[in-house]
Amino acid sequence: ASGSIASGSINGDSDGEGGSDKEVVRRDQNNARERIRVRDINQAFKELGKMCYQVNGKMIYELQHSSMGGANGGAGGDKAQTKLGILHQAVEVIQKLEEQVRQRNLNPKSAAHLRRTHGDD
Amino acid sequence: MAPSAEKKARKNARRTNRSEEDTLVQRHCANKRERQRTKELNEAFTALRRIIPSLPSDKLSKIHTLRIATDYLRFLDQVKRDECKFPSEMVDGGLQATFN
DNA sequence: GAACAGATGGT
DNA sequence: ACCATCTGTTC
Repeated sequence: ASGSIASGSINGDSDGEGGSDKEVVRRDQNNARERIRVRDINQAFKELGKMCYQVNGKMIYELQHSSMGGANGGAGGDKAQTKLGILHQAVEVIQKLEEQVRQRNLNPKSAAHLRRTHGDD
Repeated sequence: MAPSAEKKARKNARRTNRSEEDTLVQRHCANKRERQRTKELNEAFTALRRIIPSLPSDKLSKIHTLRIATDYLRFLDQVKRDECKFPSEMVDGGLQATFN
């Protein structure tokens, strides 16, 4: 007992346009997916930007001067981060952190906060 | 002779054409810029892909690149913190290896 | 103009 | 599923 309900005009394209319902539905689905995909990417950007900001702040605190490397030279570094900016910042911060860590385990007994007072180099 | 009528007609026609073609040029121009912008963004993505740990065979998508970069950043931050606590020798030559 | 998001077509 | 492009919107 399952006859298709009176579908006189909802299935066949009554419109003379190029949008024959099925295609419209498919496009809507595609658009929905794309929006979700973009949302995920934006979320990932937001997280990465947060981390960069965090780590970058620590590095400044440890270095005792707010020169900011070269990314941005503003003490009040509160700007909405652009996607491009986040990517550049990420590269910069990761490279700096790697270098820091390497030099720390390279020396047998190096403290984190020892500046070069005496010259053994 | 009354050239004013002819001139007006031509002017109007050209002005209309201008406006139409002008906005067209503006769009082409805007598209070109957007395209350039996208290119720069992709270059930045490529730069990030190069420094994050992954097998060269893997062609990371944008979203993967972002997630992995974030995780790797967390990892490095954690390692730094741990090392501060243990002045002992943690001979980790392979940073990225440990992350994987 | 730069940064962004939506729609859309292309692998 | 991922991406590039065109386009209008916002700042």
